[in-house]
Amino acid sequence: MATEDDAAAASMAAARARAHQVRRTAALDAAGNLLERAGPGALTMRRIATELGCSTTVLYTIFGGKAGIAEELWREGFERLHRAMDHVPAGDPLSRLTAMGWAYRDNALANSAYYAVMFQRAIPGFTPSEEAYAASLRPLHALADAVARCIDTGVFAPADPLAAARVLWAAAHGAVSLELAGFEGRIDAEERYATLLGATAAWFMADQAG
Amino acid sequence: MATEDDAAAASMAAARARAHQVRRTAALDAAGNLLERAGPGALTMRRIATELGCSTTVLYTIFGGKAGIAEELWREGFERLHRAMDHVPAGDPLSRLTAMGWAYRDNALANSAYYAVMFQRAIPGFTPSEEAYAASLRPLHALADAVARCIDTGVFAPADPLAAARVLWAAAHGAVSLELAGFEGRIDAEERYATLLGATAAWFMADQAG
DNA sequence: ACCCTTAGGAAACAGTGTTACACCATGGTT
DNA sequence: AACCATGGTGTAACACTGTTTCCTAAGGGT
Repeated sequence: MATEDDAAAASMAAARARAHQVRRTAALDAAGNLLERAGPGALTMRRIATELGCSTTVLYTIFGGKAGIAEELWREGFERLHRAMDHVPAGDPLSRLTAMGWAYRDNALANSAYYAVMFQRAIPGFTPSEEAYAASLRPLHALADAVARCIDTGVFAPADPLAAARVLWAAAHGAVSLELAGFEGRIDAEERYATLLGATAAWFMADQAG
Repeated sequence: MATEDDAAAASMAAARARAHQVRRTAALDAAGNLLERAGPGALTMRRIATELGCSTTVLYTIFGGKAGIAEELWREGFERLHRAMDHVPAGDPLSRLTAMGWAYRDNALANSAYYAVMFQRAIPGFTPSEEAYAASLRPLHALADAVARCIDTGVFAPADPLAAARVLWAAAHGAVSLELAGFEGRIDAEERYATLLGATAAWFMADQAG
């Protein structure tokens, strides 16, 4: 009955893995809620464990340590960003691109705690792994696709879409970052953002000298 | 002999204040060196005290706490940035402006630990005071002056120099911030920075549509 | 000579991430 | 059915962190 045994063992392992996954997502949920509610500074192993109703040991068996949780939150942050930018409705390429720019800002303001984890190293001991880094580039590639469409339709001059997307990303990130950091109040933040979006887009336009 | 007493007391107080200032700058020096050498994470009250050769109590009497030290390092960081941008030699307004842009990046890369304190909230409990915030805007105003000269000479179209400077700042900060964060390696960082500088400058040019 | 203010060091307190150890409750084995 | 083995879990400790308290020593003022 080796096959039956194997099957039983497999289903056991599967059930165990499923349970593990359930606990993992529950823990991640608690951590995410805590992050959003109380900020990165309050993201403590003991507090997460308390919210989860168990001891910190569980967190260590699941995530290995705080860095593991941080990495998962980092991924979640970039996933939210990706979703926000990906859900921008299609339309003419240029307005879609600028809409993605605004989606970037909206997402950053709506998930500022996540944004701090992603770009401000808000969790002290943590630096993302290579794999997490690679996953974090998905929003960039979505942006690059939008840029490519602008180039294909002749709105933008021929160029490397990825390089152009990186420039746009840097501009958006700079404006959002300063806005979140509280530099100069936030009164003209929208106008500043619009200017920056317009300036960088104009640079790649086909009818410009650049 | 009231006058003599007063004089003596005054000189005493002055000597004491001078000594206090000496200790203060020495402590700040130690903190700054530690920050540059070992990064913001290693900036510990006990370590600063050890390097200074005294107990942590001294740091508390001088700075009130770690936030006081952080604020002083923040000021120092912005002062270095201001000096770097102010030392750009005069020339035709536009090349001076772009030179200031490059000075911004050079300073950020040369003082990355300070940059982290200034813009990445690398010291957990610290948020700058209103006064420190105001002082941090000096580099921005230097940039605004350079922009104003571009407008006066007709290189740039008429606009609010401060608003334009804020846009340029956001662009520069965004590129530098992503570069320091290690996103995508640093191979094309210079080219990206040049593009961003050119794009934002072009936007404000007099001969453009913007 | 006495006092008194003040500066500074040692140690304790509350908090952090992390780990070692004992426990128990499963499942598989004899 | 009794036994063992293995894995997950909680408690408590360790090494840190920033901060505060207390005590001591030293020095000018009366």
